[in-house]
Amino acid sequence: MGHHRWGHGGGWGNRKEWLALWILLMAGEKPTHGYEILNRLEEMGMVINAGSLYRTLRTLDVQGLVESHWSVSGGPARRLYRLTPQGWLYLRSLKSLLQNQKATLEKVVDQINKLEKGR
Amino acid sequence: MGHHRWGHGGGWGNRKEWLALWILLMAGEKPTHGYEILNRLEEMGMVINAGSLYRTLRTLDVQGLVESHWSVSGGPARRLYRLTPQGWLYLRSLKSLLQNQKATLEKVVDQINKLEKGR
DNA sequence: TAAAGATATATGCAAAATGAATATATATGG
DNA sequence: CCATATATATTCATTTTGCATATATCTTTA
Repeated sequence: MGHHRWGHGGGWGNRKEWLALWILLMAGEKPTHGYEILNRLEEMGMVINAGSLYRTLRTLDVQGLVESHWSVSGGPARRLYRLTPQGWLYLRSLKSLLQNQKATLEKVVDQINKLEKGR
Repeated sequence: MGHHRWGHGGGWGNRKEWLALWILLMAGEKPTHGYEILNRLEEMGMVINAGSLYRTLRTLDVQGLVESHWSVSGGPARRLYRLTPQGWLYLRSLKSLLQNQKATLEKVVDQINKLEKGR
């Protein structure tokens, strides 16, 4: 491992942060609501918790990364979320973080391989 | 985002798991102890919590991924940790997981770029 | 028409994870 | 002798997480 620079070392990326990221990506595509996000994430094979999802949505709204309004056109009312300019900025700022994380993962895998060889 | 397969969606990589990974990598290089790991991580620019580090070390020991013995050669006693065969297996098994995570990060960054373009 | 099921959001609570502070103990340098 | 560096560990409050539950509307079906 020597004098490598491992970056922030996995400082980003707990469940909450990942969930927020998926939400923001979907809301950035088009206005959407909790139940739809839930289903899309499940289709992607993710096991997520409805309670956590709705809580995270409310938090992102309060933080101003998304904005919401009620939509009452047939069926139970939905809260439609769209990405705000702040949300776009957040996504933009996240990119370098995610790329660092990617580079870190790369180095970690290399390091495992190196260690296995030298064993 | 369409019908992409995003994998586990950030299922790996909470703080504890990252910390465990750094520990296992260092213990795989050579037997080492908590305080040394702490310093090496700090040199790498990581902000880590001593309490969490020592707790994680004990946990990994109990789980059998590392094994430890006291070293009392001058100065306060150190608990020296080395990677066990189980620990090596764990690192090996992690590789595919980390590569998936890497691919996921790649796709997320691409998706952000795509959304920004289409805005 | 009554019941069941899908749609939709939200809250309550217990358990687990995390961070900050503190406790304990040994050696070294001034 | 005192401060500092070395070294490990525990305690406690806060945060995060998952599971269960509550509420309400619309659609299907028996």
